[in-house]
Amino acid sequence: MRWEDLDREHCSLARTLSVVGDRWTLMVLRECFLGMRRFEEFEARLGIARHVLADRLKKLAEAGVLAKHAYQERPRREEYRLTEKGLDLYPAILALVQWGDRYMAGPEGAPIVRVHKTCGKVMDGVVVCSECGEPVQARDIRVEAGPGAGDETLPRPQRAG
Amino acid sequence: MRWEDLDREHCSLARTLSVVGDRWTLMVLRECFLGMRRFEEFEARLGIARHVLADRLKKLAEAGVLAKHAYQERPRREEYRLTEKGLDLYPAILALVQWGDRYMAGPEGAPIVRVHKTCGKVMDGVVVCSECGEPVQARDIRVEAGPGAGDETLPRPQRAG
DNA sequence: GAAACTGGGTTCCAAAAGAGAACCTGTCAA
DNA sequence: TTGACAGGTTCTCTTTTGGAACCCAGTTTC
Repeated sequence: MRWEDLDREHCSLARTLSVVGDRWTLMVLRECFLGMRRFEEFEARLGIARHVLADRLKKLAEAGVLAKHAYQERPRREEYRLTEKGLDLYPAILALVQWGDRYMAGPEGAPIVRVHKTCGKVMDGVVVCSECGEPVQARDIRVEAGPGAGDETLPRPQRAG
Repeated sequence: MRWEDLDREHCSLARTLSVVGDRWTLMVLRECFLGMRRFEEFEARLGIARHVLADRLKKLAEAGVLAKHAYQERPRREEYRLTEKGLDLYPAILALVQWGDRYMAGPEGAPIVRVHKTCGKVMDGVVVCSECGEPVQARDIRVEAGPGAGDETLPRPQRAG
């Protein structure tokens, strides 16, 4: 299977990964969430090869995750900003970062902490059920075929959730 | 920068991606969360090249995300199961899947829905603040240097959150 | 008791993606 | 007119994939 075929897959994860399922893409998005917007900033902070960066930014813009905004004419200069669609990737980035904080950080702890502007406290994101509001873990979930399900979407007997 | 260097980066996302930041790895994990455990199952459902699958399973096992369990002796057969560390990746996978459901699904809707065993309803995961319990979005967050911060961790002025 | 099958791999080659460095294009300032 | 700056593109070389074939131990089938 090739990566261009992924967005035709019958699976939301595959479709998502066809847009952001690339290490550099996720690193670029991290920088966006830290406020970076310009080619130079991404390059300097990530140490990414320039043509790879150009390619990722272009793809993210085509996917509607980032949008180009001119911040200067003559010479025209553009920066990349997260769209609403891009901002909605925050839970995914946050979950990955928190997993890293927990399992991959050194003895000194997390390099960055997040402050919730609303309540002013250093916080973690907690995933709760949209219906009952209780915290959710992998074992609390059972999957079922949804409206867009195909034949091969689900396994036959389910051994785990 | 090479990928082997990523886990020495001063960033939890980079460290996380050094383990799971690969398209196939995330697809394998999705299958794990759907209950798949065996080499053959992964191969059949993903259409991944066998040596790439072998490599990913080995790396996930080395990272402690999956553990090998013998389910039969003579001939010895082993399957791969999520560890606690692996199960803790669920919020990340869930967030990516939900983003795909929202932005990448066809007109017929999501292929899979999730039922919360505790309350019995079809649910979505919602990220809330660990301190005040309010739902959290990207704009509600400000980052600060944490205990493990280095010089280059944060940008100078912060333009966005 | 030879042939085929099963599960879980490894090996080989060609194609694609990545790293690193050099080069290009407007515009302005010295 | 030389250089700097921002944002790319082009080049070559190495690494990683995709795809298919092969291996191996034990087991069933003919």
